[in-house]
Amino acid sequence: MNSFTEENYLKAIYKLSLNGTQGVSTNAIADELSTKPSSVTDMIKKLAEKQLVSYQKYQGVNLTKKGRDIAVSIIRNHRLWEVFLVEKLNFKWDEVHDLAEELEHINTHKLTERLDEFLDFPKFDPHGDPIPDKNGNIIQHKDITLSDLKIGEKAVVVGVKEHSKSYLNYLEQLQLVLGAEVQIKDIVEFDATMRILVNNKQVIISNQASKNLIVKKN
Amino acid sequence: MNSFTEENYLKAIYKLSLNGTQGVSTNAIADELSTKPSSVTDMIKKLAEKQLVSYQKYQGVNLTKKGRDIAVSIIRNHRLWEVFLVEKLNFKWDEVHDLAEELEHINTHKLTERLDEFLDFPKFDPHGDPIPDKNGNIIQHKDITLSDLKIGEKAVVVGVKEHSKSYLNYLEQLQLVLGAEVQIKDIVEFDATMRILVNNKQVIISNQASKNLIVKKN
DNA sequence: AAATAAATTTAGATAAGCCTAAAAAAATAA
DNA sequence: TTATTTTTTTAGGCTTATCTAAATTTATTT
Repeated sequence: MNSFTEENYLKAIYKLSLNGTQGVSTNAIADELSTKPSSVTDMIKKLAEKQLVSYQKYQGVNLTKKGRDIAVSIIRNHRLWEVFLVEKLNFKWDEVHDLAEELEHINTHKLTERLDEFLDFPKFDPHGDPIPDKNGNIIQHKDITLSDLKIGEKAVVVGVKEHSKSYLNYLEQLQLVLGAEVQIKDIVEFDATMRILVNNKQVIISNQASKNLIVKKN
Repeated sequence: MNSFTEENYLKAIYKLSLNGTQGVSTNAIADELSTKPSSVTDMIKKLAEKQLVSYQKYQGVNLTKKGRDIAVSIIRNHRLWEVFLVEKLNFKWDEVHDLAEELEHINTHKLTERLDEFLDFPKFDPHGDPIPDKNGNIIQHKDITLSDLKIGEKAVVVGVKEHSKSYLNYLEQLQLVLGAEVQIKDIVEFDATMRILVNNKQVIISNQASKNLIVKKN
């Protein structure tokens, strides 16, 4: 078995490998996990020995199939638990991340599948992130963000790229939740601040905020 | 915060303190947790420093109020999760212990209370063990067991004193589940083996098995 | 290409939780 | 009460995951 720590490293490497093309750097992992690069090097060696990552000194790491499978199954757990917490226990979308972070490590096939069934096989978590299926297949968002839209265009909110409590909480205040319809009214040329319509209400939103909101044009 | 390990020690000490009257012995804890007495001594010192147990060398340990509160809240979690697993995810009563053993350590007040509500405030877990309320009050069973009954007496199964998979599985085969009605037909004087009626079927049950089955006379 | 800066790895420590073996205390038997 | 056995504690080590500081490699400037 793998420790919680090992699993968190695999998850971090998986997440980082979605952005970059090549191997994931030691510093990036350290940053993601709020730890020191030297600690990362130690752990990478351990994971490499277990054949969960491939690694050559100074060249960054990549997950092996085995490592990726574990990472994806943890993400599957995480997102299923988030659905449970929001839909069944009435938590808000900004409250569930840390709890799911703990629940995800109870990585028992049977529990995951029963939970999936109990939740009626959801495809997305409360933040719009896709839930990998039991075979580890995962639909990646095309990631069009609010900031990509032009004046006049309409879209629906389908996800977020940033999961901090403060961001989610802020979005909720603006009624920018999943499913909300938006239309771009105006864009400040200088800093890309947007004036948009959400449920017929005018809202001003910074580029920092709009570029983390995933939308689907319609 | 306390580690999983510390919590497991507190739980073990709590459990053992229900039987004995005085302090809980080092060896008993080691036995309960399948560890070595020397490890127990180390941990007891740590718990004593944190004021979770009171301890004098060679005299055994007792939980402080603070330690007992933690132990009881973990037991509360454990039993609520067991209810969830059986009632919502359709696990069998002999499958849930190990999973609940992991889930119990996600000890967040809000999660526990939401779960309790979601389950409609159950009073007993799937093995008939009482669930402590949110203030840590717990109803202790009077613990009349099947083996206490005399020929002709009738009773209802309300719990078990032994939680092993093999025992629970065996009981299920005999239909000796919670709520089952039993009547004593005959008792072998030599070894207290019983012939009983369960749902109008005759069953032979050893003393080993009957003394771990908690019943309520009627 | 040489010099500098940044990233990464190595070396050596630390804390938690466990172990074995030996010593000390308490309980039991003779 | 003394001897023996059992229980408990201490001493010293080990492993995992972390850290800081120093060394090494790679990348970037000049």
